[in-house]
Amino acid sequence: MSLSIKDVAERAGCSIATVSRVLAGKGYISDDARRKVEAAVKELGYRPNRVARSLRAQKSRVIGLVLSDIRNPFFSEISRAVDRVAVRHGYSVLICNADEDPEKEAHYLRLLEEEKVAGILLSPTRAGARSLDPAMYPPLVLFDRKFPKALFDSVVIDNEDAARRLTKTLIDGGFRKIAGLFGAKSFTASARIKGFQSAFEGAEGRIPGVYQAPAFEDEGARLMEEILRKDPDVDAVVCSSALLATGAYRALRLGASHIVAERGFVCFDDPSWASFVDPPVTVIRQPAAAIGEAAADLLMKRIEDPARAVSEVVLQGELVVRDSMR
Amino acid sequence: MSLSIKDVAERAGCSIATVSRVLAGKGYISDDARRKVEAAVKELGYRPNRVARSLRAQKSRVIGLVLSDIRNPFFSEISRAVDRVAVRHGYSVLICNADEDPEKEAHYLRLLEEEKVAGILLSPTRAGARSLDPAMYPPLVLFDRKFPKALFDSVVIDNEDAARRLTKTLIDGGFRKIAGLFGAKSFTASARIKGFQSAFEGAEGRIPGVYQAPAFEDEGARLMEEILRKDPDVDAVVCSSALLATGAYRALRLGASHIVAERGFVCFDDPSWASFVDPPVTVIRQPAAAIGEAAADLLMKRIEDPARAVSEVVLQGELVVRDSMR
DNA sequence: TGGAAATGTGTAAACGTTTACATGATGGGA
DNA sequence: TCCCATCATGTAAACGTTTACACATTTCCA
Repeated sequence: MSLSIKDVAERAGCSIATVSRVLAGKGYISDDARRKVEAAVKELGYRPNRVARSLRAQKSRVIGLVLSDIRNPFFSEISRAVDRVAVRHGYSVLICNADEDPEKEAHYLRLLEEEKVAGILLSPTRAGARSLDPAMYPPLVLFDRKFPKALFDSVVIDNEDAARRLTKTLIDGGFRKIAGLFGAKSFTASARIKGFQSAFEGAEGRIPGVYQAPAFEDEGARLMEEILRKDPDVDAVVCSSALLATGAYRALRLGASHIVAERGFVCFDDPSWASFVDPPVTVIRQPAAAIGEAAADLLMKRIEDPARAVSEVVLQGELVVRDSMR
Repeated sequence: MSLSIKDVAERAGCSIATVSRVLAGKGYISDDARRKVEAAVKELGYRPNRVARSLRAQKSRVIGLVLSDIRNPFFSEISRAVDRVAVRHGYSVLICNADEDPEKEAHYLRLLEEEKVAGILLSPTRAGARSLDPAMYPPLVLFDRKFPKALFDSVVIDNEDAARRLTKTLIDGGFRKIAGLFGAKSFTASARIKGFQSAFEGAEGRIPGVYQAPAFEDEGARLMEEILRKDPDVDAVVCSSALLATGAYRALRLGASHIVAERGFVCFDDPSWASFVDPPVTVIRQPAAAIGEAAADLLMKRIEDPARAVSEVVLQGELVVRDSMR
């Protein structure tokens, strides 16, 4: 079917070993042979078969990136940072979308392993993390969501602290009954719930309400509507991700809730609209690029030295207080 | 290193051929052999090596999806639709992000081909499309951006018509000097510019202004600021993508322009905020899911029958007129 | 009872690479 | 002149599968 090194060897009048050496650029090759092989490659339009290469080498210069939700801008920004680092090290990145579904996540992890990628970057769902086995996969680095035991390298932000700081802005703002909307399936959500609740310590008279839903836009809207209906005296909202926040914010606006106008709405991530709605929204901005870079760096190091000690990078979220339009 | 079919055969006390047959579920196998092999597989935790499989079969059950910009919600929605169709046909999807960079696009196309994927879905940059060769790649289906000659299957929306309808809403609304912001590198942009301009035919006294920039959020903001500075009498804006629109809209809001309040802002795609800013924004909604599904369907058909006639699917954008909240 | 058909299993080749090893040529130093 | 180092190339094995083919056993039917 497609061209092989054999065709090139034939055309160039040498053995396949010579062709391979020219292509790899190592070993002894005469100028004459090199020229002939290069000419043959060009004439035939030969391109090496990575599959055969990977089989022979038992590895490839490709890393896999499993995103929990490709629609989340946080993750797409991370993927760009990962790509930058990978390219710098001569790797390519293949992205898989797990869509917050533990089964899909497992499927793609298996696929990547079976494709013998050199390493994997993953932000696991909680269910998915349970079946993670350090011995089973190629080098694996976790980001955003961390495995409780330090079995893998990981990069996360201090979610508990970030949630606390974000919530504090509302408490300090005098809000009384604060609803927290969190994702349903992630470690991240647990940590943020903890931070959310701890912000209320010593703030008597302030009431936290914890709500959870799958971290999708529509779910955010649905949950927010439900809260408004069941708990009309909620006067402020903390949202745990851009996606949830966007849905919730829409529900508030379309429901003509006073919460928005009173500056009672804050959220994680920095959704594009947070800066230009009126009034603008205070957020915790996650350093997505830094997270992606750090995770990719860790993976590169782990690939180079599989025996190195497990390391854990914790970054800080940046509180962006917006009280009025510029 | 890792387990092979050989280890399983040893454990099960049979030949590798038998193991392979059990795994593939074809050929004659005794119940006894099947049980023993299955037990051995489970005990050892054996997992087939896809690389070897692909090499032997000269193909794999994986398709590649090259996105021009993973940050664009339009593309992430498409990727989800593609995944749905692929899974239904027993394929997995590997996503690559070209970041609107023709070189990256070429790199990932090469990678996917060398990985011997079964087929590729692509929304090419204009530069990238030039070097596309129908003979060179595995089955290739274009979406969103179409190659001028009908060399490949493709799925697009009628961009010219959509742009015309969108622009017409402004002309009918009485706006006089209308700026159109378009992407810099795509066929899509050309078609939309055409539609934008044709909307002005027979609308004397209405002045179109065409502006182009790379289709990123920051570029949209930068360009919008520039327009406001250089052309203060612009009274309405058409934006060619969610990303450009988000940047431009932010620039308008932060610049306290009256354009927004006067309902002079419309755009392609349906950015999350379009429905809840005040006043809400009229948009052309692209049927992203339908596009992704149609493209994946075409690819499946093309893989099954490489000789079938090239087909082209054109979908319509949906004009969503929003004149007041809710 | 004979033999064809159906069933079960193993051997070995093939997929396209890389690379250890063998072999041969050339050149230089003693 | 002889030997060894250096350079250049080729042969063949290996990576982990699938599968054509061969062979052996069992079943079935006339």
